[in-house]
Amino acid sequence: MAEKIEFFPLDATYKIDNGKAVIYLYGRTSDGRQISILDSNFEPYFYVIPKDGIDISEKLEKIRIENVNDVSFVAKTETVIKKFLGKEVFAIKVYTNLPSSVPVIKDVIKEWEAIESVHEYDIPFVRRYLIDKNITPLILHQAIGEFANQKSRVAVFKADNIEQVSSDTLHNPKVLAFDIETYSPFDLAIDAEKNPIIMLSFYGENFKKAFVWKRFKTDIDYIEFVDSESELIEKFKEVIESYKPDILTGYFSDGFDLPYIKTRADKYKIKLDIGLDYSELKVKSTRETTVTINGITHLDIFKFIKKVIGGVLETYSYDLNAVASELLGEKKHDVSLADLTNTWDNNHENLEKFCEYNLHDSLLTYNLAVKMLPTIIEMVKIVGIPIYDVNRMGFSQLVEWYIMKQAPQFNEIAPNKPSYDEVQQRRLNTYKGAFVYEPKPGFYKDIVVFDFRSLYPTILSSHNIGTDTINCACCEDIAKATPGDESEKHWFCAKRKGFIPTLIEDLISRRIRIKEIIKQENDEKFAFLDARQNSLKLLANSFYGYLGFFGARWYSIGCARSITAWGRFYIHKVIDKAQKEGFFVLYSDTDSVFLTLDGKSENEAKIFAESINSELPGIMELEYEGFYPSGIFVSAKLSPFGAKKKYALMSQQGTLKIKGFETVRRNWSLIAKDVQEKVLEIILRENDTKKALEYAKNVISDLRNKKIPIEMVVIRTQLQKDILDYAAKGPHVAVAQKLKNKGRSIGPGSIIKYVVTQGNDMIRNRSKLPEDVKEGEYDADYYINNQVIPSVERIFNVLGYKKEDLLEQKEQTKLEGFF
DNA sequence: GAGCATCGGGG
DNA sequence: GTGTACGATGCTC
Repeated sequence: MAEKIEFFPLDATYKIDNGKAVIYLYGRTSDGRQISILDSNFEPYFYVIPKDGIDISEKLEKIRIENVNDVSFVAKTETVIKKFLGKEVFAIKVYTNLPSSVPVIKDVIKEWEAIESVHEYDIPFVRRYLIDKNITPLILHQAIGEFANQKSRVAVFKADNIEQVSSDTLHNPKVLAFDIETYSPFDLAIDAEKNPIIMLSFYGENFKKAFVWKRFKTDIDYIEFVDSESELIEKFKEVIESYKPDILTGYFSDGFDLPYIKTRADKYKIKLDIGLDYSELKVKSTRETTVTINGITHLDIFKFIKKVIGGVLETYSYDLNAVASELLGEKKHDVSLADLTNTWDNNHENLEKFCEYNLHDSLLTYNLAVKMLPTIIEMVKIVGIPIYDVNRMGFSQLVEWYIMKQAPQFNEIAPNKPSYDEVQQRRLNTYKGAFVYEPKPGFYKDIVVFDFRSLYPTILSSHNIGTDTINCACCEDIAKATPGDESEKHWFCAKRKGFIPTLIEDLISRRIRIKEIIKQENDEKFAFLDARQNSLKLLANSFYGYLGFFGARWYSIGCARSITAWGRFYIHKVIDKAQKEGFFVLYSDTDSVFLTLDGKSENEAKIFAESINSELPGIMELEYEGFYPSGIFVSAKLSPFGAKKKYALMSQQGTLKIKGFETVRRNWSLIAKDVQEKVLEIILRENDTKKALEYAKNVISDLRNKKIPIEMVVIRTQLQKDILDYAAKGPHVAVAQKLKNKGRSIGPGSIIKYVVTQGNDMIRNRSKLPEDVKEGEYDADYYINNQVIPSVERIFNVLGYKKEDLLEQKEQTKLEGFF
């Protein structure tokens, strides 16, 4: 007897059962229970485009490849009329017995004489399924079928049919955040093989817990003692099993916490079988490690923040403290982690504050996840891919999968990913980027700022720029060519709308509709509507970069070039007109123009914008961004995918906005890190640039006068391979050799500490072990010019100071002697 | 200036 | 998993 259930899909995987692929969807039912839905009605396939439209189905159907353990064969074929880059093609849809047979068979046939090309052979089976069955994660679906008896932590339902039934969305998945602390001597590399996990904490809604395996006196009720590391790991499993989260989240948990837990669990032969199908947590280690749990979405919130919203954050670092400060207005607890090892060994009655610290990190992670969830959820709904994948995708991937999801509805076959050689070729294709009108560095008053609203997306749409409209045969004579001095001319079809322009127009108009609704909505709905319009904007803005990205399926250098060419054309138009009308143009970058009023009124500036708008095509629009009483400008740096802004504006409220400088890395000396931190603090908190400059100058003069202790000038670098394997010998390699000569065991992973001392030789020959360096022997000039100055130079540049201002010797006279 | 090496996040 | 990896920066040669 068939039953109906309603559920929100969260994640999906597939397994082979009796020689057939079965999709497992995991999610929540509409009444809040976890469930897994099985669907065995989907077959793997790919496309073949034969030469000259000759049907080779019969030949394809005979393919059968037998290996030791398995067999790959073509199950059936269908002939179809599809489109490829806008052109109609005759294609054969080749079904195989298993998903894994697709690449095997594709490799066999790709060189066949009768085949023009092979397509869509590398689409992960689950994604293919979600696209073809039109299943969007997190949206309410109905399944028809029956419950099955199968080993699982949750109910299992075998579906004959699954369909979306409404636009209801799972807005409040159950989130559980966690964090570990490990035993780690602070001047050695983190080593999961050697050092145990000593603390573990969880934070969820109405739930907090901190586990630790040494006892001490405490009144804190969320602290729970266990007796060993292995018991701690068992607690990790127990909490997850009983809390039943939809989402398990950590901060850099892909790269640290979960791989660490896995390594330790392996040591004790503990199975981390927390998957809803009792499968083990899986660590996949390639360039970027990822960790998967069947049925539980593992969200590494650090990765999402860095990849997707990093661009709009002010922070110069993505560590938890900086990110939580900016997004939540809350910091990490101020305890010294370097002290934890010692406290653990010798002082364990004082561990309480570390447990609080540990729990607080889970809390911050939880709050970050909850804060980001609306944006993540909307991105998932737009792109049509589960949270787990969206979490790990960059913008080009998000755009690509958005296009992939739409392609079947336009009957389009996807182009293939470029081969290695093709990528190398494409990397050489550079093109002119945005126009930048360099400002004269300095201080200005009465600034007004104009912005083209979504410049590149609106150009793409208004000029019908796409892979299927570029240089069409039908419009060569009538279409208007791209302006500028391009080596090659491009035009775009004037008769029919392109595939990509249609997609982007859809994104833009959906966003406009939502912004209209937001104006009338209450606060409750505001949060996710705002997240939605923001996700739409992020995605639309990424199309231009995608078209010029060397790894893109729908790569088109001509489209990318045309977009920037039109961008330069329009911004020039604004600049020329502004100058004609008597405004002073002080700075322009990509899509924005900064003018000074030069005696004119703010209203005249607004009227100017209106006159520009009356001449713009399609949905293009110049917006009046705002008025600033004062500001400082520095030159902007260009990159192929857009310009990096570098300026500071003082708003009418007196707040300072600094953009475009980066910070020092871990392998810098403490003095360099220290001075940057202090300078930023003084500028941002006290708004006192003179004081910041004085501070930096004091540090420089202390360096000159050899007042800085050796430990402040130690540089630490990790050895990546054996000393002999280095072709280029950096200072740390030279010092590592010295250590080895002293009989120390040095190898890959060792952290090499060194100090650069005075002399004229190459840096590596002047690099010594800190223990061999006498007080004051360090090379003051090196630390001033290569460490301190670079770490603060950009900051001061933005504020109008020069390197020389920093190097200027301090005046001798101070009146303090008189008092 | 090309080419190689390292970092990030986490403790 | 029918896949795949980045982008910026410093030092040597």
